[in-house]
Amino acid sequence: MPELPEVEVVRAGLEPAVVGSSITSVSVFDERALTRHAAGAADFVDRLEGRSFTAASRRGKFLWLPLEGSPSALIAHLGMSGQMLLRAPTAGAERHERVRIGIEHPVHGELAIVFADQRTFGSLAVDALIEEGGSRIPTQVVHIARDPLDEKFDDAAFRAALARRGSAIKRVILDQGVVSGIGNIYADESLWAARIHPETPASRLSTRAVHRLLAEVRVVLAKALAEGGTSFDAQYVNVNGQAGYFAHSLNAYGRQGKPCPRCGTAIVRETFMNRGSHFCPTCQRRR
DNA sequence: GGGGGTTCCTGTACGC
DNA sequence: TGCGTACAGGAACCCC
Repeated sequence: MPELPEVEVVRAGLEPAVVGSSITSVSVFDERALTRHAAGAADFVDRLEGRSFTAASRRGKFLWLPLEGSPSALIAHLGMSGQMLLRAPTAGAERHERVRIGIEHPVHGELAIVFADQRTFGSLAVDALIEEGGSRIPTQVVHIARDPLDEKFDDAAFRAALARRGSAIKRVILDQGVVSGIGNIYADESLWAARIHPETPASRLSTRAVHRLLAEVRVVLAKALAEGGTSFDAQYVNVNGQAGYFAHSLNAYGRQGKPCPRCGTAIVRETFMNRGSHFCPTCQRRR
């Protein structure tokens, strides 16, 4: 499932191929891939063809490619199973291919950006860019907080936000308006590393515990990024279709019944927010 | 506006 | 073998 490290791997993979390239063709095979583009497929195609990409940007799990000569960008959210693949222009259709964007790069020549998505929770759109703190971000990304690896991330504001929330800490760190980039896997891993029970009310965490959590979130995200992201199956791959290695480094997520790497107690899986929550009942005591 | 539950979707892994 | 069902979860959306 694409969380911050996976989306960043995709962004970094797209960057050298798309920046400076012009869009020669756009094909939409499944309009469900455009749920974020209310004006429909024809409008989507019209706003892209003939334009050029100027950058590859990201905030949290959103990535976007600003367009030259227009205050707008192609934005993408991968949802649970979305993939952005770079392919030769003659490459055959990918499984679950939803949208194909043909580009021509001055150095790399012709390429195809293929958006493939099994579960169709991801989508693309062309969205207006607006000013925010010296940078331009898509309107659909305005409500997304900065991620903990962003140098402008405000630790004090994060602490204050937690102090205002009575919800379970896991729910709060999954809220992209509070801190972005964290999904179910890295939430479980970070809480395990910080020895915090996922259902601890956020406002009950001590300042020291919040600092510990934030530090562990950063360690987990940075390590996953260095290892190319987490892959369990074919759901997450980089732009070349290759899997990441972080799944081998997981301590809690998906390890129910197996010993906690720290104390040996069996990891527990509970249903929380309609998804799995994995933790060590000894190291992560409920208060 | 915080809080928490529901909904969208499809491939895979099960149990019977 | 074949069918039905549970499961995976990001985030918008809804009502309280």
